[in-house]
Amino acid sequence: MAIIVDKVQKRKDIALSCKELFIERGISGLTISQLAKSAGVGKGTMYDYFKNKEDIVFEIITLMMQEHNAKKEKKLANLPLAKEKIKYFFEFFYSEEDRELRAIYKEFVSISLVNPNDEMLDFQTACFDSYLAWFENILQEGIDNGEIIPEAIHFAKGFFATAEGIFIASVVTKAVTDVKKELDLYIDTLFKLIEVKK
Amino acid sequence: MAIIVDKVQKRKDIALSCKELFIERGISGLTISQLAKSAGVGKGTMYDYFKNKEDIVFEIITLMMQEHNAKKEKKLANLPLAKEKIKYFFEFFYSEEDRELRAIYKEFVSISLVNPNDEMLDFQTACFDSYLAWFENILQEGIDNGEIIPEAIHFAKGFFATAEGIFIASVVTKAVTDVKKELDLYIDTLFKLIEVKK
DNA sequence: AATAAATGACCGACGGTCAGTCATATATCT
DNA sequence: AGATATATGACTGACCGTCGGTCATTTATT
Repeated sequence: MAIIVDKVQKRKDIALSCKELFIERGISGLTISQLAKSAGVGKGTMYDYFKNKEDIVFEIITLMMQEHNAKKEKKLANLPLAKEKIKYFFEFFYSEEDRELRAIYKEFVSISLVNPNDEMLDFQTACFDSYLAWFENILQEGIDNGEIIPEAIHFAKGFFATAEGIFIASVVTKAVTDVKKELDLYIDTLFKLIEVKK
Repeated sequence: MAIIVDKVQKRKDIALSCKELFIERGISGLTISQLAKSAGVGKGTMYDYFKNKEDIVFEIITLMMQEHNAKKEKKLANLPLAKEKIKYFFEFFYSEEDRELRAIYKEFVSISLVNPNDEMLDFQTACFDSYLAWFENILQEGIDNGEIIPEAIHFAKGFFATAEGIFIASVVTKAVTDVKKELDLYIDTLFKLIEVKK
């Protein structure tokens, strides 16, 4: 036969070696040739592993999100209160630690808005469903603990949507400069209403 | 000497004559040459009135939003309850009537996410500030009327962000298919908490 | 020899520019 | 007043450079 490379692994390797460039310059500021050079392969090779430039971003966000979710899930288990868990979840949208992931995420949302690609849609759907399940679990636990009222379960979708909306606003407007402050205000106000009085 | 055209008006005319094409095919499915042909002018002329393709979308969204806001503002005044006003406002995100505006808006958000252009940022900021003021007025009126509790004022930013977040999710995932249902559930649940019991 | 992998020259399409053309308002002359 | 010249903004499409994407060829391995 001939050399057999692990196509899946090589796709990951190439994507990750382009990560920094994407964070620095964004998808529209990069050419396939530059990315290929940065990855140390020929331009044609890029097309053996990716459909197009967007597909590279897709691989990067997939890998980073997997890692990010695993880390979050672990730490979430150690927080006792629903309110704390939700605030911890929202750190994604402003923490220094996740700045690079946000930069890629922003590009990916932009691509998804304009390019209704099935694979990306499925990925976004899986992410959304998974986060929704997290919120439902967090809220249900809080309800079972007697921390918050049963109606609070209906806010599960709203939480993620609100945070995403404020994040988008922080990128496309000058009206939201302190994402943490906005999210904290929102959570604090809402929890005053859904917390069980003791 | 020479003919003097109203540059501002012609910019509007050209942009509007491209509107249908943008709604049908989206920015990435169009070339400047196609747009120029559709507008009945030469390619070079397009660059006399627009910086690039994105700038055409910017002009279209500006014009459509102006009209849309004027219409909304008028009708909002006739609704008595804060809850009704907010639901009416949210119709933008799902009504058949605003489908075309949403299509352009989606393109514009995508552009704004990736292309931090000052003019667009200012426009988005003005929109956001204006909507925020609307929500604050609606809520303040509701508070003054005794319809809702004073703490509700803190949700002003949250309302817009939530609706935007759910809209984005409806575009980039399969997880949100009925935007109206989601928004209604959110508003109804929240209003049960902020409505003054009689 | 057979086969998989890698490559970069090549192609077509597109965004953006610019030298040249056109149309008309104004100035000048008879 | 009418004819003619001229100045200039509006407009154009051929042209250029760049980039995404392809494919014939080369290289590496068994």
